[in-house]
Amino acid sequence: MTSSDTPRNDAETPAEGTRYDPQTVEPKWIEVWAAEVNTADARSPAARAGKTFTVMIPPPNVTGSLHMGHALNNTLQDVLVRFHRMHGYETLWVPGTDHAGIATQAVVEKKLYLERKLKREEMGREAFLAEVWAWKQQYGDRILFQLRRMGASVDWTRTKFTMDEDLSAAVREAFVRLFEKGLVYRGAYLVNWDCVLRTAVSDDEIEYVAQKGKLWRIRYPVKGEPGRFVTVATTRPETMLADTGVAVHPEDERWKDLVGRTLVLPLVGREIPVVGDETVERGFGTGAVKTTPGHDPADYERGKRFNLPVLSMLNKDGTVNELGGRFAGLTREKARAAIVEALEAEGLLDGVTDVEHNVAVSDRSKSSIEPLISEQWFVRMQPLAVPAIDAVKSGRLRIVPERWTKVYLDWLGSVRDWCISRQLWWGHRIPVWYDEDGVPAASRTDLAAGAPHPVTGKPVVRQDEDVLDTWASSWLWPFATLGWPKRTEDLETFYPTQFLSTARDIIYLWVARMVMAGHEFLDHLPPEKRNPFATCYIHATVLDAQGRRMSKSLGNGIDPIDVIEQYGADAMRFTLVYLTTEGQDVKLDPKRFEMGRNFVNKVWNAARFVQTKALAGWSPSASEPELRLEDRWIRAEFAKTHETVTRAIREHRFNVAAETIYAFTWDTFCDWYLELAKPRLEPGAQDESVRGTLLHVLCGIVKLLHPVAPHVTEEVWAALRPWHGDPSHLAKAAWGEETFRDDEACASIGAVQSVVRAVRNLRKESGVSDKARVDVRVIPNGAASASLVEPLSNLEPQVLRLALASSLKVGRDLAPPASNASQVLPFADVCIDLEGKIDVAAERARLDKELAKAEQSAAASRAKLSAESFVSRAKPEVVQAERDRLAETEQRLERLRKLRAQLTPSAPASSASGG
RNA sequence: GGGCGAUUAGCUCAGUCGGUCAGAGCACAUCCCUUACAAGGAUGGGGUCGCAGGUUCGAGUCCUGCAUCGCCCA
Repeated sequence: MTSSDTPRNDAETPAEGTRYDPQTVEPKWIEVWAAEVNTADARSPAARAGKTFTVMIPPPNVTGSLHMGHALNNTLQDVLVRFHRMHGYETLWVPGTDHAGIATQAVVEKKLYLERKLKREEMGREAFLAEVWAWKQQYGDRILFQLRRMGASVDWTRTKFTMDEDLSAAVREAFVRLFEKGLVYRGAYLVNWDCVLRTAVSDDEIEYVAQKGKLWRIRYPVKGEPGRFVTVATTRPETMLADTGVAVHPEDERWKDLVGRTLVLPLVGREIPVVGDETVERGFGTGAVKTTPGHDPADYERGKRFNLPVLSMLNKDGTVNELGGRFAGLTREKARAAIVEALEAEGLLDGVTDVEHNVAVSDRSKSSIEPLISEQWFVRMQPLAVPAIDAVKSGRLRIVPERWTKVYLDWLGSVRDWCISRQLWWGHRIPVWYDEDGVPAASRTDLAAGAPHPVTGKPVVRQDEDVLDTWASSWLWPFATLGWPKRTEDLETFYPTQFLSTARDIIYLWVARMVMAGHEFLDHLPPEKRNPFATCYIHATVLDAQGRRMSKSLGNGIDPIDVIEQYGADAMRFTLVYLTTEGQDVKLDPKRFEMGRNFVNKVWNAARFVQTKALAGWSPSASEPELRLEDRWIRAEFAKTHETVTRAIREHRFNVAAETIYAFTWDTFCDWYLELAKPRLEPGAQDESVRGTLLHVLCGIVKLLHPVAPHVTEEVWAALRPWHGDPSHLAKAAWGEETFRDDEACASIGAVQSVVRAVRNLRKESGVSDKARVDVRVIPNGAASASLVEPLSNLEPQVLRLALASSLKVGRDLAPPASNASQVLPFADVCIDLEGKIDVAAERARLDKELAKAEQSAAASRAKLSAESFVSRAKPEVVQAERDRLAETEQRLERLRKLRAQLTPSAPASSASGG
């Protein structure tokens, strides 16, 4: 962000106090809310009556800091939380952070190595974990600080961390339950191995990246038939060390006779069979596929079908193991080069081609994933998925926008077992103990070495070294944060929650698993009450100004704190909400926060005006005064706004809410009502109606705006307290209803506005300076009812002021001034007197342009109406509307022609434009 | 390979039931520091709604195909 804004009046600083300063206002309210507003009370009357609104924050990773995506997400949550709080709900919004096993461990390991050249293995488990905790204490609060500055009305007293004692107890309880039900199991399977972090990761923690690679063709000699080879193609030649077979399609003419024969694995000498497998794609490569069950998921499946041995040629750090013979000890990359070279030397390399292929990469370390056989713990997902699928299909759990339900259901429909063990130290240690025979037992309490094993009675020898996947704690988040497995008052009161807002990329990593967990573990509740939330909202992705995702590696993330310091939290929140269409990505140029800042400033200045010029020295009378036309109008307009905004927030159409408040506040209230009110606020004017209306509407505006921009509205509300008299903070004030309707007032003021706009337009078009004043004549026509005409006279001071006019005459019998510019409105002609200054030619040209437009419009209407198909098939009201439109256009044409004719005869001007 | 989304003004984007909806903010032009606000006010210019078909009396909106871009899954 640049600070090179060009100031307008650099000589003079702006008048004191005309700009809203968020930095002095925001911190104050943040403290007040934390102390008096945010804390939920499970024993409040609302809670007792079941009127609760609960939201669990998606716990951010402690190693990170919040960026604009989080800012948006948390703003939307706060909007709903505040909205419901103002509707009298007992609201609970639980904040917290996630221990993020892999990421946090990696950060701390890196730090220790850089600072002290220490590796965790050298320190030992306990010392290392002490370092991680120390790091968490020091840096883990960054996120909570950011959240605080944004004005998030979370319940700080209930802040949680996934490694807290109670949450850890929940994790253990969940594991033991699954273990006892046989839903977790242990075994040696092919898993995604991250050689850098040296741990298994789940399927959902890898991504596929298109990379340029090579496809090597290697000749495998056929045993007993010198000179004959089977040529295989591979992108990972080093894995040949663990090949245990070659597969060909049994119908493939090139190879079918070799099925059942034996090959001699080059460089290794191991004899491996050729198997006939119909799943081999004949068209790909050479049609012969080297099969490495220990290093490829597809080969693993194939190996099982043909009883091929599973061999592993890699150590856990990614170097070649003893199976590799002379290549043992080399890294993956070096082994590949060496093997290719050796094959070349032996004349077994048939060629190399360049290919682009997808490489599996670890989300965390970005190193390429090696499928590797290892002993891991898994959760059986199928049985857990059933109720989670039903939750959505039955409609009890709604995903918004709806299209994401497909993503959710597709994943659950073909869900694979979840590898939950991680070869890390930072995390929840797997609560399993073994006896000397390696028999496992899960336990809710720690088992000491030597204690009797619960299953075998033999002495316990050791606890499982591994920890659980971080998601194995976050899937419990919606209820573990409320005290589960204890049946706490909070759990009884606030579960299930109402709303979850999150990013689309964790629909299955997190959302689906939370639903599974809710159904599995909250089994004391009836099934329809186990869904952890009623609505899952998938928020927009915030991209940078170029449309790229914000990421650490690109360095294009925006820190909410920077934005808040430059523009204010309300400005940031308002802008984000305004820009965010349901589920659509947002390209965000930081400059756009100016819009929010300007709007907040506008609100604040309007409030300042109302307070100092209308309310100071006045106190509302008990009885409602009789409202004048413009008062009825603004109240009616406000009621419409109130309804639209309320509905929009209910329907999660947050941008609609923001747009609606913005347009009403700026265009309707400030630009028109305040201006109409000004003459009634002259010193000494006793006008209850205008003051009462200003107060009412302004209070209404800050209420509607409060969920989106809480600080400035709370500030204004406090300033207005002497007049509105409501002792609550705005955050807890009643949202209220607005039932005022007055269509006639809206039509009347609409007429006034159109006259003022016509005059303004005529002035500009005629080149009249803003400093000059003009005389205005309004000549109503037959279509003008009294309710459209009379307000012009009643509001004469206002019209003069708004139109920069010196006089206003209204009358059906008036003639246009001798030289004038005029505009034709549906109910009247509006003329301004130009006293001979008029450029007749210009005015004539202008009228000709208007005429042409009207002609075009009339022709279009006539064409429509003369088409028999339209008249007979369109809905009658549509046809009638078209007829009315044509009639109006024709009247307009007639008056335009008349005005045009009046211009022509004035001979003096016409000669001027001789050329 | 499969799925999803996008394509509307110079830029970033709204547009619900198919019918004066072609709109907002920014940018631009002209004018105004009128005592709430220059982070402001007034007025204006600017778009073949990606392309091609189709349905319909009528399509930015519904259907089909295509193009381009993005995301997800395999």
